Amino acid sequence: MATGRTHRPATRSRGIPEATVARLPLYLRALTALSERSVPTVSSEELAAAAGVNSAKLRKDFSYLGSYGTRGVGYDVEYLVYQISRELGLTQDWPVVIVGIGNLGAALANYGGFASRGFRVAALIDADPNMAGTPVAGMPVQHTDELEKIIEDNGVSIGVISTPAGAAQQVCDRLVAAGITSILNFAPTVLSVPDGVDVRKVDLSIELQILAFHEQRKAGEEAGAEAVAADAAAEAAPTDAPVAESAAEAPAAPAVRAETTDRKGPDGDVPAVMPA
Amino acid sequence: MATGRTHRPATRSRGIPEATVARLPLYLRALTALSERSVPTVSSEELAAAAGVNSAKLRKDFSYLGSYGTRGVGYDVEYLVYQISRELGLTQDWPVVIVGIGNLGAALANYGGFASRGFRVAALIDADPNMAGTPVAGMPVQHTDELEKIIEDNGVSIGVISTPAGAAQQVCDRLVAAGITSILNFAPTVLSVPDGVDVRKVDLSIELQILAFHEQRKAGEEAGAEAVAADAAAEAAPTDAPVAESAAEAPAAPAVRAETTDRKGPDGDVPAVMPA
DNA sequence: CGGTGTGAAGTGTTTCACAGCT
DNA sequence: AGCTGTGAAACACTTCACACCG
Repeated sequence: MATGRTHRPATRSRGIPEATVARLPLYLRALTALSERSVPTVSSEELAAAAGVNSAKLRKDFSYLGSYGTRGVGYDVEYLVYQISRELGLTQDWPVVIVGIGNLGAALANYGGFASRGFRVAALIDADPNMAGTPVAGMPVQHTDELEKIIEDNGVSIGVISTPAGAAQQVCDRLVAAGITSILNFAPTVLSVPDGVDVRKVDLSIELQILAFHEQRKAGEEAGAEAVAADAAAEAAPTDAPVAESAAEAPAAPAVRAETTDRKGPDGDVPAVMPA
Repeated sequence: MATGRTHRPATRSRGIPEATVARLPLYLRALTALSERSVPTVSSEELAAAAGVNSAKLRKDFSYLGSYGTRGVGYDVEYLVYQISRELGLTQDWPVVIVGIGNLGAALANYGGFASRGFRVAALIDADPNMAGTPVAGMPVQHTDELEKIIEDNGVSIGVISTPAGAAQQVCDRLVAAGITSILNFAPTVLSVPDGVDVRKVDLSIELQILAFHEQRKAGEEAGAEAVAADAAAEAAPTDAPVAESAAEAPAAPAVRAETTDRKGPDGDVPAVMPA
């Protein structure tokens, strides 16, 4: 999942678990689809299947919102759509600004899923003076200089950062100073923000790395190869085994360390920078 | 966080908790930055700050990988970079295909963070025949017809789906049939895949909805307005209150339901479709 | 009956706090 | 003296299983 951080520590939002909140949009999407097909009611079983979760979890999730179902029947689709929308705050209109209009920023600006759920792109902002005025998704890109004014004039409280990593913290600081209290960060950096500001992070390369981890495990599972050897070595050291080893066929000799480990080879790397 | 699903149910990959795996890329990025600045060692405290987590968590995470630190000193940066890379499977090269070269697909193709960490974009694939041959990120787009051949020829096991929602399941089926076992899905749909195939989902609009939820809570917290009223109403119906109500200033009359709730207004909506 | 709503049990994750190594 | 590594406690989330109700 895209990883979140910096939510308010304690004070969990009036009883609804964070994990549940993260699933509400999923239910909402499934319900909207049913609603379009004019399905009047769904059982937890059916809806759970459509949302890709199990039904007990779904029922428990809904129980935090109230008793919105009918025993023996199921849930009224339209009614639930409304209740979840309200709970998520989607019955009101949220203006958002997107800062950093590179490939990704443009993709976001064009993304239909925003406009369709109570989010309105109030402005596209970029630091490149040459982009100013260029229309993206039918909207002129504005220069960073205008940032504070735009936010104030439109009462924006949610900002999306899709700048290169190097610019992200600086942009973030300006957004926060201008009054933004929720940030969706696509730049591969850890943002530091004052208390009271929410940051959620979406990191494309992290997701791939997690997949690679599992992929590697699959490969080593039945095929008899290096991966298996590594597994076995690690297995043999359950708790407090001698420090190094389990490094299997590592390039550096078992106990060496403190240099070598040549990896980093293929290219120059760097903490990765976003499109532009 | 981008949301994950469909990991293998039990059989958690040889002891390393999923939550830990999800943080390893974060540590890796912080370590890479230190490595570039030629910092030789870090304490858990420093590294944790750089990665945006707390130090106890970081130490516990590392303890699942083995004892790679030195008491009284800290961790050797290069050595840790290597160990984490190896654990994540990044010491090998992972060819990936990106299917759906719209705005988002193009952003992904251009994203430096992939190439820099063991991922190699093997092909860009799109269903639009007019795109075939067009270079994106210095690489010609290929037609969907070639999908199976490309995957086989390159031994690709990871696929990225950035097509519109409507096409995603179909593309997914073909990828899986062609031998792909890990999928990163950007389309706003639940994909169903056979056992043994991993799917991770990144959903832009879901992240915004989660932010909106918290944003709404903040607004209702001290300011005395409609948000507060809604909260109070909900509060008054702790467990088994009469079905409808707590709808506060809802558009539909309290007990009505089964239609109305006009929301869905602003635009035509629809389960949202990706850029293109 | 059929399906929701929910205590209670189970599982996973985070945090604490300190023993033990360098 | 300082910092890691880790049991144990606290907390969060999921799953079970069944009472209850329409």
